[in-house]
Amino acid sequence: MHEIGEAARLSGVKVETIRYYERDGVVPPPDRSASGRRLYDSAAVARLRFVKRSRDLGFSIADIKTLMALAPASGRACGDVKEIGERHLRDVRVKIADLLELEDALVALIHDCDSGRSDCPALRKLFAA
Amino acid sequence: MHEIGEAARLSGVKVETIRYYERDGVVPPPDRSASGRRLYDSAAVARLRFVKRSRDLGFSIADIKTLMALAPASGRACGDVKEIGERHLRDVRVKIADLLELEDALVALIHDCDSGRSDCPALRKLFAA
DNA sequence: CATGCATCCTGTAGCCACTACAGCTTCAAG
DNA sequence: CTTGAAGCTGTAGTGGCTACAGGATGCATG
Repeated sequence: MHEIGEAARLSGVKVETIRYYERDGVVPPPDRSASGRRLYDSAAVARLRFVKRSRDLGFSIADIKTLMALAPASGRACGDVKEIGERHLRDVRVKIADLLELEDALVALIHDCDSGRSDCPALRKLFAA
Repeated sequence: MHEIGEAARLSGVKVETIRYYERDGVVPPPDRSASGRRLYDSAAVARLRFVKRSRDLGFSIADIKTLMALAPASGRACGDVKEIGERHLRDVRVKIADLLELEDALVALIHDCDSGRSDCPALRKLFAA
C-alpha cells in the first residue's frame, strides 16, 4: 500500500493531479488509512499509469474514461479501443497537417524581416486588407 | 462606422470574441453611439483582422499584444517582430515533432487491434508495467 | 402607433486539464 | 518535544474563448 506521494512517483502522475482525477471520476476513490490518508494498492497505481500513458498519447479524459471502462470487458472491447485510437490518430494527423501549413506561413511571414528595417513586412502582411 | 455585428463579419472575429478582446485589452475600447452601442471605424476593423490573422497563425494573445504595440513603432520593431515569429516557429516545429512521434506511437498501439479479439493488445500496452 | 424580431448591452458561468494556493492535520526523525 | 515533510479539503486561477440570462435598442411591418 502506497501513500499518494509514492503513488505519484510510481505512476508519474502528480499528487494534485491524482486528487483531481479522483474528484473527476477518472479513477475510483482509494482506501483510506485510519487518519484519512489515501492508500493505493498496485492495481490502483497501474490504473494511474494507464491514465498517464493515455494522456501522454493525447487521449482526452473522456476517452480515457471509456478506455478504462473497456479494460475489464472482453469480446467487443478491442474493436471499440481500436475505434477510439483511430479517431484520435485521425485528429493527430489533421493537427500535423495544420501545423505544417502553419510552419510554411510563419516562414513566409518573417522571411524578409530584419532588425534594421523600419517598415516591417510581417506587420504589413498581418495588417493587409 | 460599423456596429459590432458588421465588424465581426468584416474581421472574421465573432461578436462575443470581440467583446472579450476589448475586456482583455487586446484591442482598445471603441467609440459608442448615443445609445451605447460599439462603433468601429476601419482602423478598428483592421486591428481586429490583425488579431484574427495572428491567432490563426497560432500566436498567443500575449504575443499579439506585443505585436500590436510594435505595429506603430519604427526602427527596432521589425527585429522584435522577427524574434517573436521565430520563437513561435520553433514552438510550432517542436509541436510537429512531438505529434509525429505521437502518430507513430498510436499506429503501434492499435496495430494489432481487431474487433473480434478478446485480449486487446492496446489495452495491454497501456496497462503494462 | 403598436408589435415583433434582430441585434445590441452587461455580467456571469462553463469548457479542458490541470495547477496553485491557504490553512489545517498527521507522521517520522532527531 | 520540536521540526519539517507530506498529507488533507476547498477554492481560485490558467488560456482563449463560448454560452447563457435578462434586459435595452432599432428597424420593418400592420
